[in-house]
Amino acid sequence: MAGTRGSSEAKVSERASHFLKTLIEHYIRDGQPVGSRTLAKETGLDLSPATVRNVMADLEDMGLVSSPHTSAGRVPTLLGYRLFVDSLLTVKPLNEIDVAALRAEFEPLDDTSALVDTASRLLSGVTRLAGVVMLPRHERDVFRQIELLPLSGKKVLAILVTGEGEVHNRILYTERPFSPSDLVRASNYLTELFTGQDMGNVRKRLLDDLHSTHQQMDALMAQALEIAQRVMESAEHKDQLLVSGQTNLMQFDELASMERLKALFEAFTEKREILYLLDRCMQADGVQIFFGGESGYAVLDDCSLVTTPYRVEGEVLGVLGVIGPTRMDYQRVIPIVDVTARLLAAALRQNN
Amino acid sequence: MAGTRGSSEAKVSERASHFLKTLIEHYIRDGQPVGSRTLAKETGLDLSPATVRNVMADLEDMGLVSSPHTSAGRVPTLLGYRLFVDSLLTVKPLNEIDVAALRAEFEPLDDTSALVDTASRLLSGVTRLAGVVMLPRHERDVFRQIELLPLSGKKVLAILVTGEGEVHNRILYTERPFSPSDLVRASNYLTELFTGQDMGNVRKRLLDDLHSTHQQMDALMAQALEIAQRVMESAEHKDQLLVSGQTNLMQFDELASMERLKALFEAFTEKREILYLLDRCMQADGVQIFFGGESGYAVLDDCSLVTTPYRVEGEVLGVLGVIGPTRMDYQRVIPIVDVTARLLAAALRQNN
DNA sequence: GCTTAGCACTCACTAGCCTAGAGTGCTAAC
DNA sequence: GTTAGCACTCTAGGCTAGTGAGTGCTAAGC
Repeated sequence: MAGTRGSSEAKVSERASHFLKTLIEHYIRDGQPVGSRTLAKETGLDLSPATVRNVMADLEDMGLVSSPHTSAGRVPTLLGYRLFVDSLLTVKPLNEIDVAALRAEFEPLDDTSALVDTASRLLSGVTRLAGVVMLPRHERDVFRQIELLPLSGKKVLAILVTGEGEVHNRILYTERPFSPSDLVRASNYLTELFTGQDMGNVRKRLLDDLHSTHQQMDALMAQALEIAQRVMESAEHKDQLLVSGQTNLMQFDELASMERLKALFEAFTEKREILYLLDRCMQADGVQIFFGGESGYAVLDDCSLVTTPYRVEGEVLGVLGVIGPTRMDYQRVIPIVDVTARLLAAALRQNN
Repeated sequence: MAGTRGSSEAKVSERASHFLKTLIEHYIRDGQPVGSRTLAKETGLDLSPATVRNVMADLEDMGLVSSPHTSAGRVPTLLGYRLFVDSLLTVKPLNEIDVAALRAEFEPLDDTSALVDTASRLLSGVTRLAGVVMLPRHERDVFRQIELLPLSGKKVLAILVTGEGEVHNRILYTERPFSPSDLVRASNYLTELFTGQDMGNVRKRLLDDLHSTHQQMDALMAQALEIAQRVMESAEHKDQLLVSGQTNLMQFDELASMERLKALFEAFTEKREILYLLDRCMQADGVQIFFGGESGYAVLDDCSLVTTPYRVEGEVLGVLGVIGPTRMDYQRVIPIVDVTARLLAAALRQNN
């Protein structure tokens, strides 16, 4: 468990990492810099504060801890946290009772949006942090039906149904008005063409067909393809991220400044940056931990993301996790994120 | 302009209200308690601070101002604000250029959700407060189509299209599985039955039919009615409120405490309480001002709502406005809310 | 009778000073 | 390698005094 794998510095001795682990655990609990006396008691090694001080000085040299000022204790640095979560952390799985309780929340639901909503709510509710869930990708969803309805003028309402009852709709502005019967024909044509295929396929064929067979085709059908293409576009880029429990973050004093909170909440509304970060976790295996300070986005300084992808039949559908202060209880949070992802995946699988 | 209509106290002399007006205007600008010296200069009446002090003492007796402590200036009370906004405030309409700029934002749009979104965004963007828009009611929307699709097991996906391309969908759990052709028949039956009617009517007829003709009807159609009924239910109570620019509220120091902000933001996510307050503005005429302190909801202490209904052809569709600190620039905010409501209404009218 | 100068008074805010306490690094002895 | 001892540093909190803004009251002036 206690690895000797240093992050970027020289090797950290067995004893030193044990000290670091204890220090960080204590700091996570207390939020106060940890002094030598305290740490000496906590390690269980029966050493004097002076000895501990020597080790701490070493850790400081390696950039793993630092002290806010001369006469305060030590606080972990980002590098220290990194080492901690990568090789020092002992995660005990959630006990069966809690898992069952979580599972029970998912059980009665079976439409995707309710499931995702529940996942996010549970994440934020149980961890008392902000929960984020990236919506499942629809590549694997099966195409069910497309319906085109005439609105006033040249507007057409396109409704696309996929998977287990996902409905996407969009109003399109066409070059000329279509008669209702034209649109019925076009709907039928498209539905027939694509029914039962998965959306990844549909998307691909749509692109192919648009380029190759444009000429030899009924003008109406060509336009139908174009319309379908446009619906797909919007179906893909819809609200792809669900955030909940943002307000939980207001309680942490490391995030207590207004500018910081404002920026953070704007990032939650904007979603783009956070989505980008989550995207990078897509291909990872298991729970990943991102430190905001490492991410390049200043908004996330002092914040961490604990994320994990969720997958059905081996294929990654999305990512979920929590956002909280870097000083969070990883030991507790990690298994919760992990289990939630599994439960969401299971519920989605059952659903399709 | 300067009325003598007291709110609940004795008459306020012409001069006293002028003082009150000046005081509140100054306080709104500065945020600092206003002292006699300052106010003496500001009124333009060439009176000494001592005189002003006498008047201020009167105002204090009437409960219109108060001082935070002995040696601070005066601050308006809620009662003072009330009198101010009800009869002292001079609102100059927005100049044509600004109105045109706002109108230009609405012009290119024509689906309801984009319009509402823009309204909210403009409100918060221009006022630098939080913008709220209650979604337009659908009573007047015309029924277009209902579509029922079989999903796996006993689930049925119901899609309801109304008005200019509003799509509501819901997954329903039925007692028995339906064949696709059953559902097509049911869809056609319902669509035929209701097409072209407005939703208020549809809702009413649905209720009538459910009770009266249940017996004499094809079992399938009876069930179709029931399904339709359930779709209507959910179509009505969807997300009825759009809030934007919440983060703007973080800048005001009267709201700077974390518990307060947390409660406020939770109210924005919860939406229920705010919707209830907005509901009460539905029937009002023109711009209304609510003080949070008067509302009974502690979350809104120190906050004000400036709201106005928006209507198409005389019928109220919804309410919009802003939420900000009680100490806000009403003179500026009121015309913005007013104009936004008109513009949204105009855009919606054009749209239907 | 309204207005005003004068005056004593109140109170928040700030700066300066001090102390207590926590924790450190270093050195020398074990 | 470990530890006791010690001088040192720095923060947090409490105390004091001074400053400035603003008040209410009184008595004189127009």
